[in-house]
Amino acid sequence: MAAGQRVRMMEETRAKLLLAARNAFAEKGFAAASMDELTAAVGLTRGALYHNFGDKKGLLRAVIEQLDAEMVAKARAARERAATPWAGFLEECVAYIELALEPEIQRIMLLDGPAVLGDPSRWPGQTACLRATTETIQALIDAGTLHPVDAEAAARLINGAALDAALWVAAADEPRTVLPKAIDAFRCLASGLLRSEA
Amino acid sequence: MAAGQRVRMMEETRAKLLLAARNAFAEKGFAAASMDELTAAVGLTRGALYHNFGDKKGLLRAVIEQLDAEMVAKARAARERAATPWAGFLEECVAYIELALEPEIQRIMLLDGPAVLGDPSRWPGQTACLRATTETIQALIDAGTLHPVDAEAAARLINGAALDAALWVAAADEPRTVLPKAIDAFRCLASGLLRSEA
DNA sequence: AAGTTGACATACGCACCGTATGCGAGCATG
DNA sequence: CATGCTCGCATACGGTGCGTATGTCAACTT
Repeated sequence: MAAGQRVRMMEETRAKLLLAARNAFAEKGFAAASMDELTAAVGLTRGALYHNFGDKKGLLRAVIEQLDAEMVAKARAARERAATPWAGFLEECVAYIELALEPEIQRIMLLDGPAVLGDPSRWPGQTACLRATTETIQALIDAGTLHPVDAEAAARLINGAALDAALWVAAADEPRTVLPKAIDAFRCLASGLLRSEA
Repeated sequence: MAAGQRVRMMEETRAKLLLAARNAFAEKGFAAASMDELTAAVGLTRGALYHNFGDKKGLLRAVIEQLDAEMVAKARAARERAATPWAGFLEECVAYIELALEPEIQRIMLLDGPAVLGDPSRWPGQTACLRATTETIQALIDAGTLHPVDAEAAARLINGAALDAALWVAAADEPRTVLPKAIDAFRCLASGLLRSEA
């Protein structure tokens, strides 16, 4: 076996465990997800899990980092498709709302994550989502587009509103009909940050 | 022993269990709170708990209803102290932000509650807080003060932003310095709902 | 070729939840 | 007033799941 095979195997088992964890956490929730089942589903045991991630919370942390990175990539893409910086900001937020409609993201990132790991602003990467939004807002403030409020505070508010809206939409009886309402209200709310009415 | 003594005793044990649960859930979190410890702290056993509340989640539901009622009372009081309806609305929201600074409310209502019971809009009383905010917003829309957006959607957004802001403030290193920033940014954001700039 | 490291499996103890069962004090009934 | 039922709560039991300690085997070192 060539050199480096060991670490490749290691990466593979990590990937397998992460995949299994994403599925289990998304379907049953963090608390109800059994580590035995989870690991057995990919042909491993709890030994591999504790060796690679320390404990159950460590596994959740790793899953969240993965999801967070994926979310940020999609949101950034949405922003860069827009014409103006302000429109880009709105698109970025709408992207978050729509992303949060996925049950996987809701359950893991919005419900179990905060309960198990505490407030998102204290997470490992403090949530790349939040950082990205903060930077976008700061840029818009520097450009004179927005009122000179604290960028981090505004980002938290915007993020909280967007993700909570998504949670509400997804739990609604007819998500497809309330989604436009939520986005509409969100655009209206966000316009409060604008220096002059757009 | 006079008639009705039985039910009075019953109410008393319910109250004792609720108190113990509030403390335990607030300090250790829902998952880490032991039902044995919790009940023993007030001189009872798990038997009393399962008899009165069904299961651990039932106990949490009861605690949340209690906290929710308290929050709504305080928020309503804050609103009624204000001069104009719009100012009252803002005061109501600020009250929520400040209420959510209490560790008890954060841990139970904002972190564990959603994780265990699911989205707040699906809770027993669908959160009296949300209902109250929705009604306030609807009244302001009818009065022509706000843009005619969906009242429930706006309430969810506002509530989410406010409570998330509080979570952020409380987790910050210096809560007292970031709280004004959060409130400032919130007022700015909320003004987006206004029909004409105030 | 023998020792060491490291990735993972196995085995054990412990805590905890939910339920089934037991018990004693009040209320109804004859 | 005696008896049986109800009901609030305690006790006992089974099952499950986490974390850790220990074992094992392959790969690397020297």
